[in-house]
Amino acid sequence: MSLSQIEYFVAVADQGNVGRAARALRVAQPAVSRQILRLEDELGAELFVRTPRGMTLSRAGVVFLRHARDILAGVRAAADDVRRLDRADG
Amino acid sequence: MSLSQIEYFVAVADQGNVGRAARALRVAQPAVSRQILRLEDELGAELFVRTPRGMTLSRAGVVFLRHARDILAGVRAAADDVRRLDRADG
DNA sequence: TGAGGTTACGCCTATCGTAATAATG
DNA sequence: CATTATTACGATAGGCGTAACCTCA
Repeated sequence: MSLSQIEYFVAVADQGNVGRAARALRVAQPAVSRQILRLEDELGAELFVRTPRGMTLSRAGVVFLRHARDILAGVRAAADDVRRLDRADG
Repeated sequence: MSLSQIEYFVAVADQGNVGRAARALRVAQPAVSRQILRLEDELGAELFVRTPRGMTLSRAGVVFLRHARDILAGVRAAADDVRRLDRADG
């Protein structure tokens, strides 16, 4: 699992389909598709239900999404805190 | 920033030096050294104070360590929850 | 046939390991 | 000189983009 995969996953969950997620991420469609597949493979669970109109979260996906947002928020907080501290006292 | 970098960082913090961390991670010493340097570069802050005996956390490092453990715990929880749910209901 | 997701394939960057190079007590 | 971290360098793996392909209404 990688932070990129988590970011891609959140984008697809938010956008509802891979194409829009890819545009939002400024990346090509297959990059997002592949990373989602890899993530599902590693987790051994389908995070999305594929429909002809796009992808909607599965129950596992709903659970994962909560964690995903926490993890990304944690990463941002970590970087922010370190940078703030470093700016404050060198 | 990558999850590997965060894992390497925690290992060095725990072990007190790069060599032991590398052994614990089953990876060569330079791999760990490089990723720590990259992480510090990206954050714009030194996370460790280098001593001839190893590396000890800087103040920024102490702050980052708390976040790092949270992030890794979040990743584990995300995977565990998804796998448990998937096992429970397919 | 149009909208979407996936697979193939070639390229390019990132990471690794081994080996060599500091630096310090 | 022993211990530890870092840099050099060649090899490999992972990720990307373009293009082709599949599926479904």
